[in-house]
Amino acid sequence: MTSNIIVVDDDQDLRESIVEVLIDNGFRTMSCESAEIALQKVAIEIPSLVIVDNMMPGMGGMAFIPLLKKDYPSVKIIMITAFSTIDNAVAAMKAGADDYLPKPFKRDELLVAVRLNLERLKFEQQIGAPGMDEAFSCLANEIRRKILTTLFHKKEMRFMDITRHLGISDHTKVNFHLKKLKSNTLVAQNREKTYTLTPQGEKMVDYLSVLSQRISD
Amino acid sequence: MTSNIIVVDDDQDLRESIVEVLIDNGFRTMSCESAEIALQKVAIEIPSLVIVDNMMPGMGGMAFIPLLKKDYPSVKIIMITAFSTIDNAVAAMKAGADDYLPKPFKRDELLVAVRLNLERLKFEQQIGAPGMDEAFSCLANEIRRKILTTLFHKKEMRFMDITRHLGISDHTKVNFHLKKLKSNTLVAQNREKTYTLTPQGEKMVDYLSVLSQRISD
DNA sequence: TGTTTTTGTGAAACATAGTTCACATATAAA
DNA sequence: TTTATATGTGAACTATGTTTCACAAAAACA
Repeated sequence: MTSNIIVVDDDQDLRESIVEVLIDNGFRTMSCESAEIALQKVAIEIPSLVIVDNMMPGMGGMAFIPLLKKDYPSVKIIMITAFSTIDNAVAAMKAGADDYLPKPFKRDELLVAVRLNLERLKFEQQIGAPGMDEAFSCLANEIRRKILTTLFHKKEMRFMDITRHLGISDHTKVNFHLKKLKSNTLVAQNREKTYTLTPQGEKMVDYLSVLSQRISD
Repeated sequence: MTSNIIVVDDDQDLRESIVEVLIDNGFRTMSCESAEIALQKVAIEIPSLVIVDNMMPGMGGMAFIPLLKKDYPSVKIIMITAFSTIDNAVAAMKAGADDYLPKPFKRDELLVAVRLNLERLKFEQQIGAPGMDEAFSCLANEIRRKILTTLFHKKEMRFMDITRHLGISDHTKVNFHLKKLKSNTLVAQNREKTYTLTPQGEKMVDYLSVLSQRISD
């Protein structure tokens, strides 16, 4: 899924020069001259980023942003304003813009803002991915974390050895958590019934060590 | 809590030279000449690491280890064996030793093994700490992760703005998760009712970015 | 002022996670 | 073979997390 950018500006010269810069830098880009048309276009293909001028005939950027965010809350919005005042910036952010570009701006300022906001989008999409739920809830249990670290040091262990190593009397409890780890493919069971970390499991322990080092700073 | 090491060996010369090396390197160290006495000593103060010779009059290391691990599963054990054979090493690890030091060993080999196993202990204690439970279970929910990342980018937001930004219709749902984030002190509420990340919350987003970058490699 | 929006609480319903127990099969040891 | 240990399953129970709904005080707005 490549990023798709829409430029909304009634000033044809500015609009075309922005599009040119973006396309030259490899961004898939469309444009239109009013907020009304933009709303129709986004319905056809949801963009990753919208660059919109504040001052336009008809619906201005300030009115456009809430409408857009309402239906597509993840879309990033950069607002272009005629003059750089604090009031302008505050108003833009308040309306729901993610970034703010006062005219006149340089080619590089545009590119920096575009790249930054696409990065943020990607980050938020990764974090928001439901796949992360499983990963975190799997780590949200002391016994499972201990099993992971234990298997990390002793490459290969039998069921009762793990149980005893953790000092847990009820082996079915350990079994329960081992099953979870297995179903999340962090731990696997060999032909000979011994348990080992999967490659993903090893990665998890690696993340854990990063986290615990950072948390205990 | 400084690390405490117990050296268990019937050979007085070897025992005292090990203790000397350890103390010279700043480790708090005790020693005794039999497994039986060692079991009494650990009951008084639980050590971080036990260095035990395999061949001793009375109870040998192989019998000693399961007894020790049963009551103190977290204690790290380095076993010293007379001859370096694969069978010896396998037997030691099978008995529950965490590391294996064949005689004769050099001063540096001893120190490397000691440091490595104390590092592992520290790591496992950090991972096993119940405090990590809260952190992970707090992250084990998509809405809470999204709130964190949202607040990370927009420094300060009001309640309904967060709700709308996430595209969630029922505001009480967002309220529920905000409360969890507040009680975990990842998010705080200003005088003016706006929500912001706490320093800990910022750290969390930082960990999240580390994790998501690594997971999506 | 009355009206709407914002911000919030608490109960009920529902969902998921975790523990414990009773039991069963397989494997190893005596 | 008998006995013990290792490994595992499923049901009942408990705890915790999440959603939904009805309602309400506070703040902003008209």
